[in-house]
Amino acid sequence: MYTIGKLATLAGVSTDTLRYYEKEGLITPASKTDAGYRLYNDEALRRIRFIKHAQHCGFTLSDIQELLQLKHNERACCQDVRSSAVEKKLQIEHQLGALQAMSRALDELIDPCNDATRPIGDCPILGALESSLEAVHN
Amino acid sequence: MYTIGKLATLAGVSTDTLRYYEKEGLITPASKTDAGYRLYNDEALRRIRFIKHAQHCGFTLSDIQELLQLKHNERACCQDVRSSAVEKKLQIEHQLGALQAMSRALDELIDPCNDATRPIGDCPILGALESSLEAVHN
DNA sequence: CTTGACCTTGGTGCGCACTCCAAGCTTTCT
DNA sequence: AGAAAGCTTGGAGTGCGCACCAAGGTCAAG
Repeated sequence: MYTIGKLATLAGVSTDTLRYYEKEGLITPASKTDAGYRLYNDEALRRIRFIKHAQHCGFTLSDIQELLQLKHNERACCQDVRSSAVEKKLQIEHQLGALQAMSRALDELIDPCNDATRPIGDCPILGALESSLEAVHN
Repeated sequence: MYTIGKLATLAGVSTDTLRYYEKEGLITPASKTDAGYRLYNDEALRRIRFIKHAQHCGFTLSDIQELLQLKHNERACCQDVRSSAVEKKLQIEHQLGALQAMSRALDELIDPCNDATRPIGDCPILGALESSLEAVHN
């Protein structure tokens, strides 16, 4: 059994984070001492690993809570988990598209700026930002 | 000269947004009526277009303020603007990399899940999230 | 002259995932 | 025994870009 500080060290997170996860319903101490200290077991450690891995996949804590609930729901099936992952993948692809559009827009600003010594009044970047973007899209 | 509502309609933003931009130092009314009403001219309209275009390129309002300051700084040169754009591009590429990593991690979760009717206890996605991610990276 | 649309300031709230702080116990070390 | 380290709860703050609200003053149309 670990106190919150030990668990935090083992898991590589802060004690504040662990208390926050508890408030969000993601982890629960296995028991408490008479003084009210939280005591955790290895299950908590596995939970935190689960949370961190899921975060690396782009899941929010709210998503993760749903995943954990599925895990303990007898009526849930693998399909439910898969759907959640597929939906997240779509969200990520959407964000990727937005960022790629930004990247392209930036390229179109940067590329024409070939003479960096130009005075600020002639800056093609500022000029492009002031004029309509329609020129870019047409 | 436009009142704030007119300008908001013309520019396609809310009056709240315009007041917020003013608080952030991005736009200023050309004058005010005796009653304290803000009055804007076409320069404000250009400013808002500038802001929106820059936002589409991924610049934050804080970045945009710096760009606008450069524009009115005699000693600034085009190089300063270009540097800002290049730096932003690097940031975007960084975020793109993070999202692509997530996308790949999700693929590695989804692909092995070929039998969606499996009970929740056998779910390979939940299993993968619980175990170490090192297996994925090695 | 009234009604309704518009404007003002100043404030709060949101989503997300924490971080930091204060005041006061408890446990551990020496 | 006393100091240092650790734990508790509760609440506030962060960044970003707004949205929304209330109470009240102002302006244009009928």
